[in-house]
Amino acid sequence: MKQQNIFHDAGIRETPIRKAILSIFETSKTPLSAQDIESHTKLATLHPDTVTIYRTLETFCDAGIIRRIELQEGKFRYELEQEHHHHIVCLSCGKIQDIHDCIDEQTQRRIKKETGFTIQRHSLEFFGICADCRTA
Amino acid sequence: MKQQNIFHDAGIRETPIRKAILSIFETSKTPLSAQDIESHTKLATLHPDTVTIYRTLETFCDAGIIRRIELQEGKFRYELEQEHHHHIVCLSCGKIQDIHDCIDEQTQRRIKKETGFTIQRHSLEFFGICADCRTA
DNA sequence: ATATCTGCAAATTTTTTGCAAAAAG
DNA sequence: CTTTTTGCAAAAAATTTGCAGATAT
Repeated sequence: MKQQNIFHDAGIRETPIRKAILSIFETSKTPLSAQDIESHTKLATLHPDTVTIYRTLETFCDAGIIRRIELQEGKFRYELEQEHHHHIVCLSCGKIQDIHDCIDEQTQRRIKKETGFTIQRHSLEFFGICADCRTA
Repeated sequence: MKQQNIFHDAGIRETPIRKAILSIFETSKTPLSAQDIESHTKLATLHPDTVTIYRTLETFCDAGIIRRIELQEGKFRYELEQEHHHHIVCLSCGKIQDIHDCIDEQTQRRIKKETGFTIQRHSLEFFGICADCRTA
């Protein structure tokens, strides 16, 4: 199946709001909250309702277009579903950077064996102080 | 300094509500949400206000008595600050179990080096299906 | 045309803030 | 008796639900 359109492929309709939100994710360097999306300039002319943002995020998650993460902020953030990775967050300025290290397969096998759980996914997030904030 | 009283040691006052909440944590096998605390039987006779629960949790966190975690539920959970560990959550029944595996020191050093961040803490949570739910 | 999507209104859930009365040390 | 803690009232922030009108295909 040739991928011509991410919306058609996911079996959902292509609308101006969805195209704008997808484009926001495609150009964002960090995971975004529902608020980040709503206040993004690319949505300025469409000014979708808050509810529509939440519903779009849920639809995109269900379609496997984006992924939902938590960074100890008491809210969710979302980012494009892409190669597996994690994050490191600066506790001083809030900067979020991707991490490509992960727990090894061997450890996951041990966890499965010891707990009896099958593992579907995991989260791994680091919190610290970035170089800029340390020198500032 | 001999530890006679966790409250005195933390420089906070010992009150019936705080003693009850501490005792709830001490006997709980899983991390608890603010709601879990509020509806716990041990608080039935004291029936503290919701605000007091939240303020107590914050005070306990600041005092290093408990730790705040997120398990992709859109709310916080809290557990006694004890030996470093992580969790595995059953996506079917919600069961939360402790994990004592962790990312290795070598990986953390690499992350520090590659990102320039100093690392203060990290979260590592697994999500899957427990044995009971698989056989049921 | 018909199924899907969006907006509006309203509500729910989680958490926070301000102030005065109550309790701890 | 002074400082800290609690309750009450209120609000903020994040997210969800129902329904009717608008839009995509």
